[in-house]
Amino acid sequence: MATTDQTQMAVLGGLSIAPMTGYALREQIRDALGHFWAESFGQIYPALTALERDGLIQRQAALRAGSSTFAITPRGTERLRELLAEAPVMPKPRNGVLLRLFFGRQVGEEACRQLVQDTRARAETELAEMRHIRDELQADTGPDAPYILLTVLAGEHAARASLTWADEALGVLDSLTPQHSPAPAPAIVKDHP
Amino acid sequence: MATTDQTQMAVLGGLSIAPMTGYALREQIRDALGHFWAESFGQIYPALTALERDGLIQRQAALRAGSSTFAITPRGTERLRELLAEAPVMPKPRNGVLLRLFFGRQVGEEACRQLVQDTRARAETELAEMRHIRDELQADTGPDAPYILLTVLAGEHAARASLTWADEALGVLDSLTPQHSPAPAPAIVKDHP
DNA sequence: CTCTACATGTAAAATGTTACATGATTGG
DNA sequence: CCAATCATGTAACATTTTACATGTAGAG
Repeated sequence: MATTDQTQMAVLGGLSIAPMTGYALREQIRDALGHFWAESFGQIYPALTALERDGLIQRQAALRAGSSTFAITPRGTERLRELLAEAPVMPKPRNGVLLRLFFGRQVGEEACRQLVQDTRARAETELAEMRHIRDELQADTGPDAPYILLTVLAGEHAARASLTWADEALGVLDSLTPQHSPAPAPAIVKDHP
Repeated sequence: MATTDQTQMAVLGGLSIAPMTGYALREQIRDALGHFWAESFGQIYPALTALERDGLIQRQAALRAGSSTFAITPRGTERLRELLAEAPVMPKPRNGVLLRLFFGRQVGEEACRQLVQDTRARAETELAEMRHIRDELQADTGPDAPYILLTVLAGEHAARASLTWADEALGVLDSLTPQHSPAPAPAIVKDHP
């Protein structure tokens, strides 16, 4: 088994929505699942080969020379449901920003501030994207739309949390060196509800 | 180079707080960084060997036969600061829960509800843990405490976001099949502030 | 005709997990 | 003494990324 269950699940899932080429599949995964999932060509093509060998997908007529469209088979749909029913695998966390902040004293307050501000900016972009996707999703009355909405909402909540955390974190960093503040720094947080 | 920069950063960081054995280091990483970082023995021991070879850490007198304590050297501290100053590496996202929800129609509303509820329960546990750690941290007046606080706050915000998302998601799932609800289901969300 | 986007695939290297083998020390 | 915990390390396996090689089709 050269490919993992996880990759097979994403590939079968993608093909369950519509038949497409490996190239298109990767684009779909990037665009539709990109906020919480990623697969590279190096995983997708071997997975397609393995799935075809096992009869879970079928290669259809080429749209153009040298390319082929894959479609999920009934057995593939069955397999997809099995995979989806398995317990979700959580990858080990590896948050480079938080690791750097944990040892932040080594690099100083200013470097930490920069790190937090970068994170804040990314969260803002992400939040805007999520809202945009949600707006588009309103128009979608297909049966998948409510399920997709769940994942978009998750992205929105995560981005908002990242944003408010960043603001709070900047407050903590400010209170570290009050002499830098133009005015007496405000209290640290107003958090726990 | 059998070990990565990322692992070296965590190992040097741990030893920058106090000299310890590889075993203790792994426990420290699990307990202190566990919410956002993980290293296995299979990474830690080779990293220790490599760092010692490069003179970034030193093996000290054994506390007991067969064990040795490692301490960071001045050059090791220098290296740690270099590593911390590098741009943070974000691992590719792989959220098994969201992947399953995206294709949720394949497994049905009830399975999705279960998935969301499990996530909610985990978030609740996580939130309680974070609050506990924060309380303990109040007593810590050391120079690292404010930086560590930043990482705990991040965990708190993430857990809270996960919690509120889960509640909202359950609402969406309820509204999917109103005939199941004992009373007319409420509106979908009250989210975007 | 030439550039860009579409398309497929492989090989090597990097990365990370797991299970195993081995032994010391301590508390009951 | 015996079990649990402390402690070190390796080897095999699994996973993933990256770079490369190759070619088609359409737009300007």
